[in-house]
Amino acid sequence: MAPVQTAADRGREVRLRLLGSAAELIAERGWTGVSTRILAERAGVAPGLVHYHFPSLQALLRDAALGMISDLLSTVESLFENAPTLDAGVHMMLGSLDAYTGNDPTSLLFTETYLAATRDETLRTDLSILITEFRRQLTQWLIERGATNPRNTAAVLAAAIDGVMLHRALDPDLTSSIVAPVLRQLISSARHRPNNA
Amino acid sequence: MAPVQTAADRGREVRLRLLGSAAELIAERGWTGVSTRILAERAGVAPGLVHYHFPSLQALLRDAALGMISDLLSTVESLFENAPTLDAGVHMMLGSLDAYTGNDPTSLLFTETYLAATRDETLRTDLSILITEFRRQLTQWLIERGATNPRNTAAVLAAAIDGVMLHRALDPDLTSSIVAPVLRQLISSARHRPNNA
DNA sequence: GCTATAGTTGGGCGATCGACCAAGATAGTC
DNA sequence: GACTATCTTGGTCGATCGCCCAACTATAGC
Repeated sequence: MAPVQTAADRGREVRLRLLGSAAELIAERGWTGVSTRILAERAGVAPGLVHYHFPSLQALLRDAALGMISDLLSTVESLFENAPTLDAGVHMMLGSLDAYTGNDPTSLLFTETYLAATRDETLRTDLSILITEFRRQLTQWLIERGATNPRNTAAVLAAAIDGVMLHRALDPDLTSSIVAPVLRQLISSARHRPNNA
Repeated sequence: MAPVQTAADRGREVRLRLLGSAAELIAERGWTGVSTRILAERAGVAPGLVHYHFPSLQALLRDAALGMISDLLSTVESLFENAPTLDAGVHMMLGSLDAYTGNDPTSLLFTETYLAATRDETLRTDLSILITEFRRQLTQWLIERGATNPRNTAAVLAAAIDGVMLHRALDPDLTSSIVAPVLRQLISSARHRPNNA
């Protein structure tokens, strides 16, 4: 017999619904454009539940954004970690990014969170930890495949990916088939040339 | 004798003060976090003036953001146009970007406008025109200095610069001394290698 | 059944929002 | 002075904001 849904189960589901709806709305309306009532309506719950399950709207938005970003970064990490060569890694990473048009919830949530972090110290600290860890993994991956200057290349590569996502919102033609060759040259040259910094 | 300030002169000054304050506040509070009253207070004018000089708050924010961006892009264009070589151009461009910490009004305004453009068709159209023109000039500059694959390189370069600005807000150590060598390799390799896409 | 505990409801608090407007102030024209 | 055009003021409108809470429901342990 199916397990009966307890009150605690329903509470957990409400929290998850609120977090998911918050991630959507941050992308749609901007970080400061999400209100408790609109959020509750999207999640299909009563308005009062927002401040029952979370200490504040800001805290809810933080949890929602950091959760999504953490998940996405883990996915991307596992993608390039399975790539045998530098070229294959870039190709795989960028190809997976083509799924994001720049106007999709994920891309926009990413950028909105970056901006919100400049106005929220708690968010800034937590987001820094996630990004630093991602760059560390990317650096390690570059080192294992013989790239020189891996730390700086990883930093610029991570920044370039975010920049491409941002620009793609305005220029949908900025697909991986355009970006990949350029970035591949960046990495390839890092491998073939000695450090020149 | 100094020219007496007419009513029209004062009106012009109020418009400029509102536009300047709007650019500041977009960076400080986010696009959707700027209100008519806060804006009027920052500009030192009565609240009612906002809707006298501009049809709506949105229109005011658009004008302010597009004006600032247009000015900045012109400045950057003139910078790299005077650079004789590819290396010198990247060095000059990135060096000038070090003035922006990523938490400064200009960088944040840029990104905020990108995001707002995904929610405002008028803004999206006008911003696209500015960005397209900038990329066209950058492409032309790359062509004149013998870079291969100049169009795609320009697109990625422009996106990478925005991405670096975004990341720098979280990681102030991401200075031009770190970014420049990596991007210079990108451009240099574009010059030395045949198209491999 | 009784009592904690957890979750939920809907409305209310003071504050702020974008937009609007009647009234007043100022400068230029006749 | 009379008239016009322009700008400015301070306040009001209905709507919405984040947050809070008394009342209510439903489950768990006894």
